[in-house]
Amino acid sequence: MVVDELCESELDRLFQAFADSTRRDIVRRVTGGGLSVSGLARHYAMSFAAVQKHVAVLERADLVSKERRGREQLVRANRDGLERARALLDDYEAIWRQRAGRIADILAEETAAGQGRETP
Amino acid sequence: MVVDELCESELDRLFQAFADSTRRDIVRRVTGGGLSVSGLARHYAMSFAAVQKHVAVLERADLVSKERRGREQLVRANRDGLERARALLDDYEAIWRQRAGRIADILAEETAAGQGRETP
DNA sequence: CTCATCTACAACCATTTGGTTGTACGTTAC
DNA sequence: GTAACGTACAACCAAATGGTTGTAGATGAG
Repeated sequence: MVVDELCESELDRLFQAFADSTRRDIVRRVTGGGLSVSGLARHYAMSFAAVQKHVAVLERADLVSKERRGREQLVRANRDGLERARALLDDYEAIWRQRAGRIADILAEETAAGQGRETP
Repeated sequence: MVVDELCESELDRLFQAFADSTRRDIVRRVTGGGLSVSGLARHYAMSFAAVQKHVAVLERADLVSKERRGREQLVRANRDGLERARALLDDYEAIWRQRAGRIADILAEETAAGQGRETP
């Protein structure tokens, strides 16, 4: 179970990183290709420094990584981080499904035992 | 595509709700069964009011819903909200997979065309 | 060399967040 | 009816967020 391998603060950073539309957009933009920070900044109605901070948040969450390319810094989606996020959500979903399934079973047993009580 | 059906602020609230370990734990606890707010509060080293606020955040994110049961209020996981969160992440992942796949294809073409340039 | 560009980072500000305590109100138990 | 319980909500506080401007250091272009 992937969830167990990640400390809570890591999860905090991961979800926190996704909790901002600008950041989600940045992730989309740099998926499958590197973009310089200033190149990214041109797309948003905010200062370069603000975009820089958003990238830093994504970096701390391990969703993105930077690579020096001459005088500019290329940002690109960190595939591992993305996979991690997905796997993690899958785990959560599995837990929910399992528990919800158990409840569904109990309810099913109840209705099976009390045939006819469905419409009291 | 589910993503398009959700306004940005909805996504913000959703991810924001997940970005706290206490909240994630609450969601786990109320999955498949209702718990009163004070019942929940007993599990955490914080005040009742604090837990109440966390529940409110989860409620605004539509991950949880409350139902009056006598003098207490039962909190339980909102299955729809959870499904929504998952579907949404699936969409994101599909976008990433597609883009990454496209890049992979391009790289594959390049290596196919330039056989031997792999180690310049 | 010089200038424009890209980046890094500090300082500052308003708002939000995560927590507290205190008060008030409805419901249940006795 | 009264006491205890569960909830709601306001007021407050420290710290984090999301933004700004300004300054300074590398690097590339002419």
